[in-house]
Amino acid sequence: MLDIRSIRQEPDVFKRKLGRKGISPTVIDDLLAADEAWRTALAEVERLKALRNATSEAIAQKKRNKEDASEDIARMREVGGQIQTLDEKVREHDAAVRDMLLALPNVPHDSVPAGESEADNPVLRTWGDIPKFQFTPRAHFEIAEELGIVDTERAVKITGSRFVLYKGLGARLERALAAFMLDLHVDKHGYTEMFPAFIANEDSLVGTGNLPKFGDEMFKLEGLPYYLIPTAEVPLTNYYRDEILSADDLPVKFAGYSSCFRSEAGSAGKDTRGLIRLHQFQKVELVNLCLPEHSYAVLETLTRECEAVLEALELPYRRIEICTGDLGAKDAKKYDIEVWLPASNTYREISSCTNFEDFQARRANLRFRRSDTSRPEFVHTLNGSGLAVGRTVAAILENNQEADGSVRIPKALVPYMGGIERMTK
RNA sequence: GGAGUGAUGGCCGAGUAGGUCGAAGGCGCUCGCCUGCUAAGCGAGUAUACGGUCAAAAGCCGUAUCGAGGGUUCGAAUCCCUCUCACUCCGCCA
Repeated sequence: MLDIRSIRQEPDVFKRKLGRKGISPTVIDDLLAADEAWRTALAEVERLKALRNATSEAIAQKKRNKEDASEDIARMREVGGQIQTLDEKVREHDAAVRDMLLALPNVPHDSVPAGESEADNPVLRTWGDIPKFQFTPRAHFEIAEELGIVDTERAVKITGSRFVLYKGLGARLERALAAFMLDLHVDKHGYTEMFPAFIANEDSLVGTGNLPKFGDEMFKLEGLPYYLIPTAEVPLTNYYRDEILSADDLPVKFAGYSSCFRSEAGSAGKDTRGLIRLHQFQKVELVNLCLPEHSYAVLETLTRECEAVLEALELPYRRIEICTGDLGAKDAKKYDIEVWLPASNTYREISSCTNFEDFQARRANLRFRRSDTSRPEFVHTLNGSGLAVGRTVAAILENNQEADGSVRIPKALVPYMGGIERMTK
């Protein structure tokens, strides 16, 4: 959520910045008109309330002195009715302003490159050697099927399409990757490990910006105000919701492993096979809360921490920057990390690292104090996938496949696999 | 699932015949004094949000907030209704 007072002060700045995201300037004009109406009504009703408070005090005084106050009481009865009507109006205007603010996307940072679509996202760096194969590399789902480590058919029987079931060494690989990633972030990068509930309430989802706009991308529990979390970002970012931290508490670095549930995953009709696009996948998520002046440095560090996972697993990747046209609604600046997938001869997103600045913090009322005497300010929030486990499995299967159908386990992962160095039929 | 109790400021905790209660008192915290230093002691201060005023900040004015929402009333922390949450006991359960 953007700051209405800043918008009031510098409407043109917001028009320009939101214009980079394709938002029409009239949206700002409408917002300011609604805001003006709200403030006018508010001033009026507050004036009446001040009158009522003063008169009520006078009534109390008169009653104590055994004087007659019936005239004042009659007058206030009328004022009370006016207040009720005006209060209703204030509420309506306030709701209108809030709805408009909640619907507005974040403003992109000035450093975000302009662009229409994902095709315009610049590549910032690449790492690792793309493997050369003496044979045609096969897709991860074919390898997995042949190794018997993923059972899609029965997952469909048990649940439905867009779900998988890991079996045997596949299940172990999932577990190993999650443990490896968590250990790396906790031991090397200074994160606090978190294991949240996979269900969150509506306030939390509003806090991170998933509601009210993106409710249909999530699974809602029938008859309950609960949703399956689309990412651990939701519980981790909301951990300090409605709290005021001290500056000493910052930065906060949370690493959380969770299943992630996405209802939209089936609609696009692509990646219908394999581990790329599922209604449920597992992910280790990194969440950072920090001082506003540090958030862009933190974004760089955070992105490196996510890339470190791929480097440790010896998987080639590249980092791209998301341009204005491809930037998500909550994002001020975002890097995607894409891992090389040989079978499709392309890089695929395996992590997103984003600085939200105070967009989420304002929604979640997540603040800090620089000193005991200073006023609360909003923290900046960031997160990054470190990493999506299913896509990491896919990347290992495809990049480490051999002609005989076996798959080499990355060295760093061998201890987590009980010493197994290779998966064979 | 059954029965019961409760929800007040950073924390603890007063406050029910409705009226000067944003709310006693204590603790904590901040600043100052005092002391060779620390502790103790003394004094002052110490919520948040929004609106207005101001170039802006401070300040000042106003409104709201005693779990949330609604109601009664000129006036509600105090009365009524609904909801939420927490705790205790019983049952069930990994």
